[in-house]
Amino acid sequence: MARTKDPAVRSLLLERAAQMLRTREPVTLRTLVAGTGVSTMAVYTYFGGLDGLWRALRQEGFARLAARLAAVDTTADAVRDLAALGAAYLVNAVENPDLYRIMFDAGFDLDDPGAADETLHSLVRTVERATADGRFAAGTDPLELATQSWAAGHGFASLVTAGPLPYAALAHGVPLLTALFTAAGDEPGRCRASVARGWAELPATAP
Amino acid sequence: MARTKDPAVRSLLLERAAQMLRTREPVTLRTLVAGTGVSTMAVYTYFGGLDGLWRALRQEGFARLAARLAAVDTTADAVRDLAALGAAYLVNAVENPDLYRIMFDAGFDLDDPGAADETLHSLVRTVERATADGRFAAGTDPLELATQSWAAGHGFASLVTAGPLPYAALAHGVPLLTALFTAAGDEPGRCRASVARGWAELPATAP
DNA sequence: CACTATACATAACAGCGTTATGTATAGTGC
DNA sequence: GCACTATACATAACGCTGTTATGTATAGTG
Repeated sequence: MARTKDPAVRSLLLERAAQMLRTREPVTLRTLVAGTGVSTMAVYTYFGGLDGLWRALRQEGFARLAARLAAVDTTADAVRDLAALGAAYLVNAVENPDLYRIMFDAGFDLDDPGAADETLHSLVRTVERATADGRFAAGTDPLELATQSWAAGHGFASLVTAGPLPYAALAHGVPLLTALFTAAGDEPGRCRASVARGWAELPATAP
Repeated sequence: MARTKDPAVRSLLLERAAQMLRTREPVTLRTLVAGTGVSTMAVYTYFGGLDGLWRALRQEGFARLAARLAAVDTTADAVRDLAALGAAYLVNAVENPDLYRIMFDAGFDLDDPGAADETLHSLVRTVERATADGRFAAGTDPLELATQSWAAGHGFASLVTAGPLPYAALAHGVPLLTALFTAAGDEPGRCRASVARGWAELPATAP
């Protein structure tokens, strides 16, 4: 019936907003569209307003996180994989600190809440695999252990990206996960080795 | 030489701002001073602008947290006390969710960063006490264990107040702390009992 | 007691997100 | 293939924001 939207404009705006967050420029309607050739109205046709842009940006943050987690190898050692997922989670947060920050802002309203659930589910599935492999005790509650890992990971990610903890504090995640997985039934020595191997994904110094 | 500031005005503005955060009214200069009899300029004389008000509010948040932690009993059971500190941390976050949120905003700039350090130090001291009492292994790094506890507590607090986790998920903090303290050397059965006793400070349902 | 530095009200300003209005254009029914 | 219309989008105005310039009443000081 009429003109159709140009998807290129949408991703251009998203890309530019993410870029401005990264360089810590204040993101306003006018600064966002400056130099793009489009007017402020484009933000309304594509996102329904600035709030919609933030929501889309949060979605983008979860998409990048999901991509990171999906890129983690699935090996025969599920406990290693679990630690690798934790490390990947932290890498994503440290590499996109501003995106990560806004992901959990504003009462956590998303267009697709499933994007956030997916984070937890990838952990749950790996816990189930570790249990099936006999690494964790048979009665292990996968959701509980996944939630604990997520909370710990998010705590580290949040405190490091916000400032109160230095990047080096992330190293304390290794013994924490080891304690958690050992309590779930894994044999201590083997657990330590698996976690250390999974954690190797995390660079030793901040990027 | 001249007129002096009225401290009552300062705390009135702080109190009202905290109240408005709680009731989710938008906090703007004009809405803040509306009905107080003072003008917007008061915010500038007392806080140097709205940014200064937020900083003061963050400081207030840490003060309330410190008061909560200080109110935790010191008993003969240092591991119980450690869990009680964790529970008190979560109670503070859940009772002042908006204050808690802004505490870790804006790059964590505070007038007195010591206020935040005090949180960690109360944990460190209690870990040291538990080690001295023989509950934790002699080589235990108090800062490491305190940091891990803080990260886990902050992770739960943040995910619950932001929305992705329900209040009931806080119960998963018990086995997490137990795993952490057991890995530090505490005897499992005794540890579980101590943590459970300390955790009793936390109401079973959201306030 | 006169002086002056300060608290604070009033009012103006630039910039914000949003909305009303106008127009060019891409897709559709004939 | 053409008239029609719904849509994308520019332009401009609106009410609000935080901030600042200006003026004044007043509390503390020599």
